[in-house]
Amino acid sequence: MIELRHDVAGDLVTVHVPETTEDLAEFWKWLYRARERGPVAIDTETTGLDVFSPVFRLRTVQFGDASDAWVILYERGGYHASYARDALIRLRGILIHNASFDWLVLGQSAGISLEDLAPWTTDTRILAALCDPRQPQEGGTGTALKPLSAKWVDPAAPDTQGGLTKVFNSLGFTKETGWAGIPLTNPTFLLYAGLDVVLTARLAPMLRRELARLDVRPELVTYEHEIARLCAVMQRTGLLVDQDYAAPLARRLAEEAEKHGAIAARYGVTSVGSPAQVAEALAAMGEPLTDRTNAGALKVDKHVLLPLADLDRDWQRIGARTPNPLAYAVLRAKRAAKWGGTYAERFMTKLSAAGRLHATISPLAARTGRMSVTDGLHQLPSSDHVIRRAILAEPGHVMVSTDFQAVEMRVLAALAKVRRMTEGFVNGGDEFDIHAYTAKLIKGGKATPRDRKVFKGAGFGKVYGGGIQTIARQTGATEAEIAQAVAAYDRAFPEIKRASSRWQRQAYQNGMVFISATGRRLPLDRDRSYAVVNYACQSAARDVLGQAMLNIEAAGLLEYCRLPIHDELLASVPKREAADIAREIERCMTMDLYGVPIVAHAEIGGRSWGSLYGADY
DNA sequence: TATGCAACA
DNA sequence: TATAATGTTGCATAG
Repeated sequence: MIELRHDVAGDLVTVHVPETTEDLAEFWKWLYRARERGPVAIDTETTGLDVFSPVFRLRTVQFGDASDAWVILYERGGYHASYARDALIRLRGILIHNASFDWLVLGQSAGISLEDLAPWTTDTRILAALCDPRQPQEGGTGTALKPLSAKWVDPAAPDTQGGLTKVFNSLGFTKETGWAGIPLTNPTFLLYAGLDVVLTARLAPMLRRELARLDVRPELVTYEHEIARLCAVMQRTGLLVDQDYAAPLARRLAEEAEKHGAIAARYGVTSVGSPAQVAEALAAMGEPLTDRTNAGALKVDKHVLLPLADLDRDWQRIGARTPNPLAYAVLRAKRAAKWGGTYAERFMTKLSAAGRLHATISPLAARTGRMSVTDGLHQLPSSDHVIRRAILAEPGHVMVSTDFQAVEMRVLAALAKVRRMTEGFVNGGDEFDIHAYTAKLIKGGKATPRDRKVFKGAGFGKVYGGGIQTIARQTGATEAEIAQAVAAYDRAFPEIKRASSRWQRQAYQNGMVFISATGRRLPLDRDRSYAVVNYACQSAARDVLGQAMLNIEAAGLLEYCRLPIHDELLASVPKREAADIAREIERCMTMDLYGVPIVAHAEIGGRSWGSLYGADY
């Protein structure tokens, strides 16, 4: 038995590493006593984060409580692996920091499914996010184990990740290669592996107490664990990538980026990714640049370059001037590099052995509770089908995308009790257009499509908390026109302003934290308290999506789900049953929110995701 | 690491 | 009283 000791909050804790079967028997004895006393914290160390890659391996499984940690050398196989597995399936109270990862690891590498583990799991990261959802950059503690431990357990809690990076470097590994390369019995590796479970075990009761002190509803905690499980199931399923399409696409886009990069070089721009170079060269060509970034540099983003290239927002010729060839080359080179590098190329490099992409779905990522997804799957270009064309439904399946209809406007109507908006949603039926309704409400029968556009801008302005200037910029209308429209909007829906003031006042009285309809804590920035309207809407929309996901599981349709995208659920469904399943998904996403109907519309595509964006396959 | 940019809801 | 655009992931560059 290897035994290591370390001070945690003034207590000497022991990290035990069984080597012989006698040692493993000791572990077993400890485990039986520990699980009588309460939940047991677990964690895994692996060769990397790419759980579904062919080279991924599980190295250790750790178990622990507040005073002892046991690092089981799973990689040794034999008794080590079977003791770890037997222990895992016997636990009826499990603490994990960021459970999704370990659920998937143990499912993939130890044959213990997340369905076995999830019912017994408390995720300390979820508890932390419900106490304070802000990232460190936003003034919060964040949800990483190290800063949380420093705050709640021991200010001197070791930085196990950072500490290991140093050890990796000293052994000739990098931060990336170290996890796979470090010898299994390296003492620092084992110590830190063990300390992580001790810290998790100590963190849990502190966060529980804090949640109780803050009066966070226990139902919300349960709900978030359910959502985390559903997201993990979708992550485990992954998405099929059309490799025969994506690989040549990545090459073609790389060539295109190179070609336009070479043209830019003729004008002295050796790196199109350097805004300073682009600005200097454009100025030398006599183009007057005026927009500035927050830091004061000249802006050369898409909004600046498109007009210089005589292109509108959809990259169509305007015919107002001679296109600047450098602006055009920079636009083309950057778009091709972005689409090729961030999407097509990345799809290929992140593939599992089965040719699938398992993007990490973080169920509680944003401070509003919104989810986030890695590998760009929330950000694929929607103006063109070329990238989404690379993502496929299963063989014999078609893609079905089901969107909530104007969910943030509906949520706003429901939360702020906006009478006339609610009436519109209630009486409007399935194809109801809130922005056309608003235009007609204000302008009467002579409302034009342009009026609709202006009031749509005003509506988004309300949901986002935007001002006249921004709405004008976004819609392309004049500030005077927008000022008038916003004033009319406020007269038509006076409840919104009143709700905003009320919510801000409530937040002030609660230490600058607004409590959402579901009991979620939404901290406000003191100088941007107006953002409360957006936070309330965004977070309620997230909870509506979460409820829809629970409904979908209850209806037995979870296996078809692939990806949540804020107000949309992407699914792969058998072609023959597509119409029926699509209708069922719509039904699961349809609900009532304080008297406002939340409705969804399913679109049935072809084999690829791109087929829902105009691709013919 | 900070900044700028580009992609989305 | 008037006023404030929200939330992400990921890449390249520059120091």
